[in-house]
Amino acid sequence: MGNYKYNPKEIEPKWQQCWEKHQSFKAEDNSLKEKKFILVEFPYPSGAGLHVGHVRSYTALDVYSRLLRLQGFNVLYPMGWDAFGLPTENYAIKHKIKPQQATKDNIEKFKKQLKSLGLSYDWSREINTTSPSYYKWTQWIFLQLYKKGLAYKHKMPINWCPSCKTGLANEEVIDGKCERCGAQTEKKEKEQWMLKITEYADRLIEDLETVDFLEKIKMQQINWIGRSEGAEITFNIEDKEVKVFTTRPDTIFGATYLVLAPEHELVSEIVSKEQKPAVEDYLDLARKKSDLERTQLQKDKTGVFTGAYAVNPATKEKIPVWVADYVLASYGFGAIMSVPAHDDRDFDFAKKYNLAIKEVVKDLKDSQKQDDDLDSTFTGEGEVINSDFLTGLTTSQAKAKIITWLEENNLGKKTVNYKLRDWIFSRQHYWGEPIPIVYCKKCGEVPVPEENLPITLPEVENYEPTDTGESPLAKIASFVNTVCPKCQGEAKRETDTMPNWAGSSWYWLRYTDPQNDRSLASKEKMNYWLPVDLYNGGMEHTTLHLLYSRFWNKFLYDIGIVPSLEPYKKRISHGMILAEDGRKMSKSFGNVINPDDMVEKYGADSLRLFEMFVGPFSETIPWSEQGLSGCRKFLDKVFNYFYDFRETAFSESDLSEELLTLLQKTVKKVGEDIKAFKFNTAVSALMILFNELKQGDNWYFYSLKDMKKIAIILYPLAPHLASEVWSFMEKDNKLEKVAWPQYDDKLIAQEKINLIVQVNGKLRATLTVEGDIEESQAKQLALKEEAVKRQLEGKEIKKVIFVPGRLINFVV
RNA sequence: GCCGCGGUGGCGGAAUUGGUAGACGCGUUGGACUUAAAAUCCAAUGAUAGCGAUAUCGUGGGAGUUCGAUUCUCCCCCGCGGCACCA
Repeated sequence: MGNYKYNPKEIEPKWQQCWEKHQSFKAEDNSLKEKKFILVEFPYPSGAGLHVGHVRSYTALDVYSRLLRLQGFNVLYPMGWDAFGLPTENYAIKHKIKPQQATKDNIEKFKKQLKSLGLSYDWSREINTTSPSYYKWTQWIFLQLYKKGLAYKHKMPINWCPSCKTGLANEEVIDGKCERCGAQTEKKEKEQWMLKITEYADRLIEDLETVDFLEKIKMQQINWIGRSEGAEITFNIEDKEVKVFTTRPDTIFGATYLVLAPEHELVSEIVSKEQKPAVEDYLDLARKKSDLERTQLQKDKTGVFTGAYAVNPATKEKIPVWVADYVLASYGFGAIMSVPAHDDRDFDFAKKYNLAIKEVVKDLKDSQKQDDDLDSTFTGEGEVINSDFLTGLTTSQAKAKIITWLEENNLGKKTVNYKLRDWIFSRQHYWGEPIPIVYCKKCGEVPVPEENLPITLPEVENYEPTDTGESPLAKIASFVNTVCPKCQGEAKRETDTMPNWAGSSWYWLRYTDPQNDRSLASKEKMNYWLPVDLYNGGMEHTTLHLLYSRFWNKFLYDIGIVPSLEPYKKRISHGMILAEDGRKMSKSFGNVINPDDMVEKYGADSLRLFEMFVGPFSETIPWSEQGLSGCRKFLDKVFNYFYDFRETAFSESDLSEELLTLLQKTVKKVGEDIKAFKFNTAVSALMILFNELKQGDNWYFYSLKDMKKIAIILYPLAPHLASEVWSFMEKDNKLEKVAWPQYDDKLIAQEKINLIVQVNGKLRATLTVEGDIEESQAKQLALKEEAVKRQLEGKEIKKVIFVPGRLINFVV
């Protein structure tokens, strides 16, 4: 033992080449086997190379895929590159090379790293979002969206990142900061391409019921879409109408004033002469505030009276109209009816500016509360009071009745609002898919005919982003100037490009048929492979890529391209790997672990095994090099075991029943745990097996048939080592083609058990007995135990609880 | 503030139709081998008391249900993630 026979540097490349040569992991398009499409989010090939976090999720799905193949499934486990985007563009600018070249170099590096880990991808299906043969279809999908009116151009204030020099989608702004670089975003008025994701808002919520996603993923998406049911109500201000949205139309009798957002178009029209200077000052101030300032100062609400009055359609009373920036222009109608008695924000505002507060809902649970107690709000459901024909109803009854009343009197209607905004789809950068639209002086906006796709990115020297918000493509005359597809006259191309999320919004489809040049993928192949059976990716993509791609899939389903309503059947998420110091791995902390170094030092199988063993797959976990070294020690032991077995010429030794049963249990557990993504306990089951097989410096060996079983159950986790030791025992069949072993349930059931003996629920002894022992017999044996006798001395047994196969408990 | 998840040794974690808490790994301590070290192997390792058998305590805190609670119920504390002036 301990002679360093295990040399991963030698055996790992050997088996990797063998797999590549035999195309061992090629997924069959026409197979009688049941298919499984296993997908992990494809990486952005950055200059930094692979992260140990990539290794974690890729290995987990690799382990899973390898198990499924041995269990007789036709598995598609593909890999590709999501390569458009800013980091590459910035890197290329800095190093004065073309993004095309940088991407090629980075992909090469990533691919080499992935191969060194022995991941069982079907490399024949590799895709790259920046290759024209791929983005041709990204552009094609855009044209289909355009045809259906789901892609439209719109001028509006958008989030602008001054550091990245581009507009951003709402999903890309976190706490007022750019998701990528952390810079404070600004508002910029720009004409933008938009995708109507809001059209799919309801279906994106409802169809979550049909898929198996982690609950927190569903909750986050539902939250983000933010559906609320309520009513729109029209208020009259003199001869003008203003619409408000409310989720509490039942409180309309308590609406004591209206508030318009500073951007509301009616503000300038209704403002009175006296109030005009004050209102204008306020609008100026609001304009200067960033979104962040507006939301961070939420405790201190500000506003100003317009001098105008509206009529509450329910009470017919005149109520003042205010302007305040706690009302957002972008939600609902940018105007609200304010019910200070039953809304915290309205309450704060009314208190500050001494506005009327009128209670219209009684809290049935709190009878103590006086009707005239106006120190706090009640925002729950209760009984309606002070509300004419609504009085006495419950909140939900009142909602229904007032909506009917509003509709009958043409004052409003039931309606639904969403927090979700349409997807801002234009970016002012070079390294993205050109948007296939041209502008003709005569014909206006004209989509590029499908047969002219792809519109390829021109390869140029200078592609730096501008500060003006104009795309760098605008400076490239050969690209911009074109002819109108309709009238053949002079025309200019759209120069904005698509966001980096475009290519990933349909990429899984392409894996089913990656070389197709007539359609994004053939019907037949999509019908066979889709939907994706298992999809793993990061939680950070829940309201970005995951939502966008569900939207595109639904659209493609609607126009008859893809066969399934949802793209992914099941979605799981891996936890992050932190540095050993418990902080995030980052260059600035100098605590980044490079997987290449770990493969070099410990071998790929050790790294794989460790990342599976380190903790539950979905949990955040700190790195531990000592833990990795422990896994290497385990594999040394495993290798030596099989090596010694070979040396001893397949001798058989006497094996106890326990060891025979243990093997059965281990086969069962490893298979079940991998299927349940409990990789850590699968590894520990293997460790337990080997601990038991060892007696000092000697080993217990199983029969050749059982030894092979051990190699097979090691294979998903440590495929190189398993293949090597398999070759000691079997020359004809390849390990990656054998069947996963059956286990013997009967043997497991026959096993002797430890029967627990308790007195008053406290453990006093354990008995090793047959699993099917009877109560009377167990009682007899238990009462012979010294410790039990001592506890029972001088006491009366009141009750005996016997749980077959588990315990016997004496109550005294 | 709202929603979701979690809190178990020195550390990562195991165990929940309620039934041996701490599997497995790391670390630590002692021992074997060695001139020595590394590696390897053996043993111990939740806390307290005891030479020991053993006893008591112990899964964030408090209460409850139960013969028996890490697991179920109620209240509270802490941590993480998401949303957040969305009417």
